Amino acid sequence: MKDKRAAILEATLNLISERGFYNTPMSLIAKTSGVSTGIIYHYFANKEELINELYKEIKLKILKAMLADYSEGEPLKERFLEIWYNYIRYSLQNPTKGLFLDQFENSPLVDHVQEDFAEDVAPFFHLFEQGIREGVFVSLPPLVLFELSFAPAAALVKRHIAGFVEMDDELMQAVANACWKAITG
Amino acid sequence: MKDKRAAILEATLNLISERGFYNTPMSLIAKTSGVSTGIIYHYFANKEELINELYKEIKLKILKAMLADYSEGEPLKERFLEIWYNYIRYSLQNPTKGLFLDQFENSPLVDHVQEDFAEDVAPFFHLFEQGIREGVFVSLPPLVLFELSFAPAAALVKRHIAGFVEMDDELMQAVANACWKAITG
Amino acid sequence: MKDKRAAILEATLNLISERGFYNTPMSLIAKTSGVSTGIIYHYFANKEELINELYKEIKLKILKAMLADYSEGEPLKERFLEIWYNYIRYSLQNPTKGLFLDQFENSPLVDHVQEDFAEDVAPFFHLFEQGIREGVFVSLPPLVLFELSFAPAAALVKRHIAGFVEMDDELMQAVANACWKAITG
Amino acid sequence: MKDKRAAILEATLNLISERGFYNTPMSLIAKTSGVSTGIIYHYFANKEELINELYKEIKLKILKAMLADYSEGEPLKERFLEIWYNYIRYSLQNPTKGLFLDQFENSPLVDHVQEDFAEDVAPFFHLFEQGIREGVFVSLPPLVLFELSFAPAAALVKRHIAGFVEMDDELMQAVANACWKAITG
DNA sequence: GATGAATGAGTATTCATTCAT
DNA sequence: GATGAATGAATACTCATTCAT
Repeated sequence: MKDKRAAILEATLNLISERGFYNTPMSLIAKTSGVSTGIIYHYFANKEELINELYKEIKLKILKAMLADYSEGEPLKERFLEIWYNYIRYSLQNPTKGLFLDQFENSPLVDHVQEDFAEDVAPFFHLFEQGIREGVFVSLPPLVLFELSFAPAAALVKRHIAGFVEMDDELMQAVANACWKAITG
Repeated sequence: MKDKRAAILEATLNLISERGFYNTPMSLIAKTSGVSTGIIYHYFANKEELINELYKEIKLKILKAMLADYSEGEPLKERFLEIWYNYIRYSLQNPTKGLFLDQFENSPLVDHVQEDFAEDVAPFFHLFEQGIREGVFVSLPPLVLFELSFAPAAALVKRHIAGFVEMDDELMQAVANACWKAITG
Repeated sequence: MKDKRAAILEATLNLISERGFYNTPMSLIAKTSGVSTGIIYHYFANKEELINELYKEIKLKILKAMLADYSEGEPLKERFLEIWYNYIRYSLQNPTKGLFLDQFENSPLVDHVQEDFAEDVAPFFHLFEQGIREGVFVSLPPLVLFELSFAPAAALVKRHIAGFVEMDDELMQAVANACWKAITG
Repeated sequence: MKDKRAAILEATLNLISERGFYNTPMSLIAKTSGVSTGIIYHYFANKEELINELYKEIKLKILKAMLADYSEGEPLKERFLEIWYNYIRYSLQNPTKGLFLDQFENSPLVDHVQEDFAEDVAPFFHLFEQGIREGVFVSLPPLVLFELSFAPAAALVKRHIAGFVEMDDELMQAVANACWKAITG
């Protein structure tokens, strides 16, 4: 059954997001997901692969969530804001996923397999490139525009989860506008 | 001698920034800093305290670097940009410190002792509050303005270190402008 | 298998009785009992629990040995002497157990869980209480009668093991009589 | 100054009696006695010698206390009881010394240097031998008479300290009589 | 005599991974 | 597929002892 695989991944996410990688032994993952230690090695070659697999899954989910209902037919600003709001909403609703990604991506031992997501990330770059071509966005590398747009969003979601700001609709809108302003000439 | 304490902290920073917390055994810290394991426990109660101490030291250094030559007499924009450039320059010149902070601040086991730096962080908040009062900045919580200003900077430094963007003077200026635009009405 | 657990306990008893607690590393227990260090922690939470468990086991065995074939139907003196001889015989035949108990019970770090053996110790107290009621024993707290009866026995077994006295049948009988005299009016 | 040596011995006694040998690091002894670690090694070759020295000192003190005012001129029973009461009183008033001795004498690593006290112990053996010669005591090895007399006393002092019996004057007298009865024909 | 920084071997415990059942 | 007992290398931390000052 894929049930077990899924249970393992879910337990791993929950445990790691609140205990960290190294504080999450395989035995605890096994107990939490209701399986034996041994069977984890049937689904994943080792702990590293389990975590990489989890990373890919979460990364894809968040990218898909950002691009839900995305259509290149709509006007640029609407598309940008839609993506932006999707990101914030998904992050706020899935705090464990964000915590996991933060840990993973800030771990020095992990090589970031950027290429794996090339296809999934393409729409973002198309969007930024189109904006530059049309003279709406400042002429900077797409990755730079990406960070100007989403780094503050990510940071503020963390601050919200930590209880330092209250991310309500009004604030979200204000921040969205600020990000839009940052990248538009 | 404070020599040994300093050597331990330095080795810890270098090792952790490239191997991570849990991949940096005390024995390796000892060997790298040229001391015995035992003496580490003379200067620090345990590994956790060693790392917390390192965190405080680095955090203070970076805050001090950002506020070097800072004077409330200068115009708002100049002060903002000075801090902003100081931050980028220091981060680019001290990549290990940034990597260490990222790891530390994204570790779920660590309670971030925000208060410890209250005094050192105050000038930032004064700056943002003044900007809001004078109608130059959008009226948002100072912490939000802070993240709008610095989150992209931090993200792009990471991208630079990872080799995905080339942070030259021109790009720095463009990003600085974008951040300034983000927070100004 | 309970085999391993038993092997661990046996090795622990032998090692501790001749080397002491702190001179008996877990690694030596593992090697002596032919298991890995790790598996010890499968059967016992930690070294302390292993030793407490061993204590309970030994204490129970010695109490059971003292009360072997004990029947409240027999005359008081016979019952007393039977217990007394059982104790001496068992102690002489199991010198390591005695050495272990002496160490354990004289360790200042251990709380003696008297209650755990309440049930197993009850027959002794019934015996002393009956003797007092019937006017055979001096009217003293049962625990005092107990020590008057068994403390010399225990001390002399130690002396025998250390080679300072030779505990033959004749001496045993003489000491048994002396103890009986001590507690009878 | 002998002050330091004495301070070290006193701290060692107090610490060991409540924490045990192995839980009493030299550094703690140093701190408690208000000296440096290094200086301990000026007065004692090493930890073992320190503890042996302490043992001898305490053992002698307790033997001297038992024989205070002892005079071979007095009648046998008076002499016996005087020693017996002296022992109990001293033990009750110096519980740390008793705890230390119990630990030391039940440690399997220690060879009991019986001979060291031969001279100090002689009066006891003279007493028992005289009693046997005069037909007052049962004809048993003096060491056996010794244990019949003092083992219950020692055990009951422990029980008193542990709070299981209340060793008041009345009980002391009763136990003294019982011990006397044990060894007299 | 006196200090306490320094050493490094030694210890309890953890945990990824394997494998007999 | 599934279990969980078993392994043993790895790790944080301790502490008797030394020695430069």
